[in-house]
Amino acid sequence: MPELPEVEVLKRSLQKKIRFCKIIRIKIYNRNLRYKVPYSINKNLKNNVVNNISRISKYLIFHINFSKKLLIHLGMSGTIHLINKKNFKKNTNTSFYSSPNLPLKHNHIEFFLEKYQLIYNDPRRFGFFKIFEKKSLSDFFNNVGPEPLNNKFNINYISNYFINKKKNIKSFLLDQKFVSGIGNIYASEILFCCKINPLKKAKSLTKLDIKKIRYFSKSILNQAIKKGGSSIRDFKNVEGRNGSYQNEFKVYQRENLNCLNKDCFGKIKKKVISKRSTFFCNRCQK
DNA sequence: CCGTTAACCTGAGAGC
DNA sequence: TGCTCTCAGGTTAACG
Repeated sequence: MPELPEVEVLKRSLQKKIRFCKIIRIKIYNRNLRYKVPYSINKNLKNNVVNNISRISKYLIFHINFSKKLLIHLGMSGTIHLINKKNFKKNTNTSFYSSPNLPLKHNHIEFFLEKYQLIYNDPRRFGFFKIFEKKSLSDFFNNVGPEPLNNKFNINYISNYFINKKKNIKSFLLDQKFVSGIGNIYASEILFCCKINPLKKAKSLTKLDIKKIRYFSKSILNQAIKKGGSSIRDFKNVEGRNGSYQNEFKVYQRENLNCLNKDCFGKIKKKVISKRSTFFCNRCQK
């Protein structure tokens, strides 16, 4: 489900609703996520206040107290639901992802907060919950590349990284060690705006190509955040509304449709690159 | 170090 | 209906 913009929208919603809420207890229904959820999570976190919620790339971080941080990754299908205890029966305005027929069997973790119940639902179980001490969390992020919104993702960084790299540019946009936060949807959208063919080898990109990659990575993610993310299934924000960036897609899921660039009369192609569907116009993306 | 592939999971939808 | 196949917003261990 979530790339950087969707996680950012979720973070902002959570901040509005549950910042400074006390965790009363945590119940684990199924600990078999990508990594086993530690049994100690309830003991570690209960009776503590969620002081803040932040985001780095596709990761959510619950700042519990000075040293303890809860790191959450939603994987491919993870969603967080918030149920207002007072409005339990009509919870439409309090659920971020308010699928009416949310299958209960995929509710794996439940946080009982003062005003809310926070539920983690994840059919495919590729997400994870991990507790870190402050220091070890920064070690964790030392192995994650900069996000496009960060100034570390600049022309020098990208050019140096691409020296002698034979892999195609699409694979690099999905490589979280190179740049973090971009996923399969935004990778295609970014390369379309750059007019760069996704199969182009990283080392053969020009200085201008690299400038465009830096610029559009940042601007497209920011636009998507402004639009509340992309809702291709039932992603909802805190007010129960869909994101709308899916209406702005220029190539993603537009196979065989006309290229939207004026003066280009190409058709959008779909090709599997590194096991992921990639959408592009081979007429204007060179 | 580099690049590729398989693997981790479930569910929806297409085609027969 | 029901079976099989493919695909889905992600990551990483293992291998040559």
